[in-house]
Amino acid sequence: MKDIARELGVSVATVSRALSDSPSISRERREAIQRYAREHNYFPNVIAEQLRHSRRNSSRAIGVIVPELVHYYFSSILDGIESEATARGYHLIVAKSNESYEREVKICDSMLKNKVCGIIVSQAKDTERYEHFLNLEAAGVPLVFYDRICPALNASRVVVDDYMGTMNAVSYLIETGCRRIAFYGAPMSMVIAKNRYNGYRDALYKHGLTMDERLVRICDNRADAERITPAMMRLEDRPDAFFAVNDETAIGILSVVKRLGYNVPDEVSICGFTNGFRATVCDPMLTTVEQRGSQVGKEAADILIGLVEGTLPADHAEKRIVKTRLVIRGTTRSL
Amino acid sequence: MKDIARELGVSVATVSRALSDSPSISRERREAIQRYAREHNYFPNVIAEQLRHSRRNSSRAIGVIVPELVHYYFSSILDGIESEATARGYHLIVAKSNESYEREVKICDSMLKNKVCGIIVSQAKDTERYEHFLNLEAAGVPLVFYDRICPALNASRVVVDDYMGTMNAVSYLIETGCRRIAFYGAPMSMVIAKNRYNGYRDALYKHGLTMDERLVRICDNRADAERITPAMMRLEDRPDAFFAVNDETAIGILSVVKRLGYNVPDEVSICGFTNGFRATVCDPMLTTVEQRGSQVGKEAADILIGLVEGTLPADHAEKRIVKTRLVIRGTTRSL
DNA sequence: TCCAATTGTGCAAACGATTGCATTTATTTA
DNA sequence: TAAATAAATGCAATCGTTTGCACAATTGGA
Repeated sequence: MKDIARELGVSVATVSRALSDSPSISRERREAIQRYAREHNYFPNVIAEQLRHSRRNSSRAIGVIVPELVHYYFSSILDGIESEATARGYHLIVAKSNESYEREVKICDSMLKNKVCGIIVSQAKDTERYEHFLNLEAAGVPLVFYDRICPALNASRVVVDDYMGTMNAVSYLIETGCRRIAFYGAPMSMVIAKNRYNGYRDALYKHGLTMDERLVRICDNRADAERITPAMMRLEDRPDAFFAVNDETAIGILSVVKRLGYNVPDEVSICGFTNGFRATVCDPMLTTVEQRGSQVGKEAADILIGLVEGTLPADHAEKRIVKTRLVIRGTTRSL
Repeated sequence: MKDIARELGVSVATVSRALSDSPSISRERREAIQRYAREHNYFPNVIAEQLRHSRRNSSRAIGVIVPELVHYYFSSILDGIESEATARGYHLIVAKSNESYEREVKICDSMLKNKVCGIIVSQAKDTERYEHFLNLEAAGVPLVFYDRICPALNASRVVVDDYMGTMNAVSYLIETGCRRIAFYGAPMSMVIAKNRYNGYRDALYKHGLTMDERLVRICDNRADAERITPAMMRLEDRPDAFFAVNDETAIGILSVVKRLGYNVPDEVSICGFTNGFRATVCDPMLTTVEQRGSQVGKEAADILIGLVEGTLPADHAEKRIVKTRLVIRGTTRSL
């Protein structure tokens, strides 16, 4: 800008105003300055701009905290956030917490220092203190939670409709003739785990089935599924269907059940939750509840940007629920 | 800082020096200032710091451009970059190009404006002009390519050992008794495609087998694999093994071959390339070349940070090759 | 012809840090 | 005791922008 000012014999202030299309600069000057700037491909220094505006405006950087990166659901969410943010002129600072509370705190500090305009976060599994989030709110940095929300904070959030997703899926299993449906869930300390369990319970109830506690287990990964499933299949009245909290677990069940010589889906039905890469790779392909991570990401970004730009009141906690969809494939019988 | 200075009755300059442990400030003052700062949890404004240092220092933000986010290999690489960057005090600005040249150019502009200290990038498929990269270099922003490198630019890069990876895998197929090995590759315009093809060709040659052009096809996704494989299996001398350029394609082959009633691996062996989620989900599990995305990411970040910090000479193009590893599972016979 | 209104510019102070140089004060040396 | 040296601090410019206010030049009206 200094150079332009010197070359064109005007002041820096004039250049600044001309470049921002201020009406107080005469048309000829304005155009001359803009042309010169363009020809010498001048572009403003964002750092300086930000410094100048630090009181009023926020940056256009959105902080995103994910527990893991190599993970279908989180990738999808990140993808959704990226799309929405880019479309609306924001960019992303991404960090992974590795499911560690300490890392999470450090990341929050770092993002605060780096002046993000807001943060989209899914808590680490071992996070049980929330000062770092409160600090951010106190510093005026809006927060939006996804997937694993912070129960102690009345913050904005977007979650998937775990309850209805599970309810519908289990209902479908029942409608296709299954009567003894096992449930493999995540630890009940997680809100999503509880919601899915409730969906399972209520689906049974709605169809007049009674719940057998022996068929309900805490199990949310493949290794555990492969460990506990053989015993379950040895029960005198073995399950004729499994609902698993995620696709990975469902795949574990599938591999055991097939190995034991049962036909899927004729003798045993299996339903997962996620609809990630895995679902179309196994044989038969997996019936599963689609979690629409990308949509979750988009909604989260939409809320955050609303908060930043003032479309949404800053003190308001916007809560959105993304609908799931049952994707029927080969591991369940047809109606 | 102003507040601290006022409260302690010193100048802002003194505060600045005290906080940066300058020896020219008396111990008592220094400690008093540091204590006061800590107690009132002061932390420096990075924006201002950057503005001040804009000539000398660069920011600590690394720009990362990925073609897609929901993709095992790219996720792994991003994960590797994140780990290395975080460990060394940098953070990531992530953007996806969606395989679009225009988006790639926009992202480069945006990252330049946002003063990243360097960029790690895999080109979009349809990128054939390189001014945007040259601009960055001209602006002094170091560039490191991964996976899909820019052939026209002598830039730093880290790639996987496609040639040896394929060579070893195909050799293994031969050693386990396969003689008619089909090759499904990516378009030869991509360097990695060519390298893998060469590995295939040379493995055959080394073992005294002649190449049958009918067994070599351009096919790098599941849909195409499912379309062209049936015809290939109908050949009078059908292949007894397939090498696919990625796991996804291999899965497509597997599903067709199984459907046609062949036993895998006894009648037909299949080998993929990636070792992503899919490889352990299909039945039988996939033998595949492990691509070590996370390691690729780490090396890329290491190079970039070296370039930024001057450990590596700025004009030098560092080229690293990450070794692959053959992961033997159920889709190939044993030795 | 003079004053008011309008229009176009420039000055200079911010934004929050850093740093070369000058200045003050204390200490040592001759 | 005066001069030289060392130690601690402050002044002020700087990084690249923006913007309130003052000022000059032009125009219009009475």
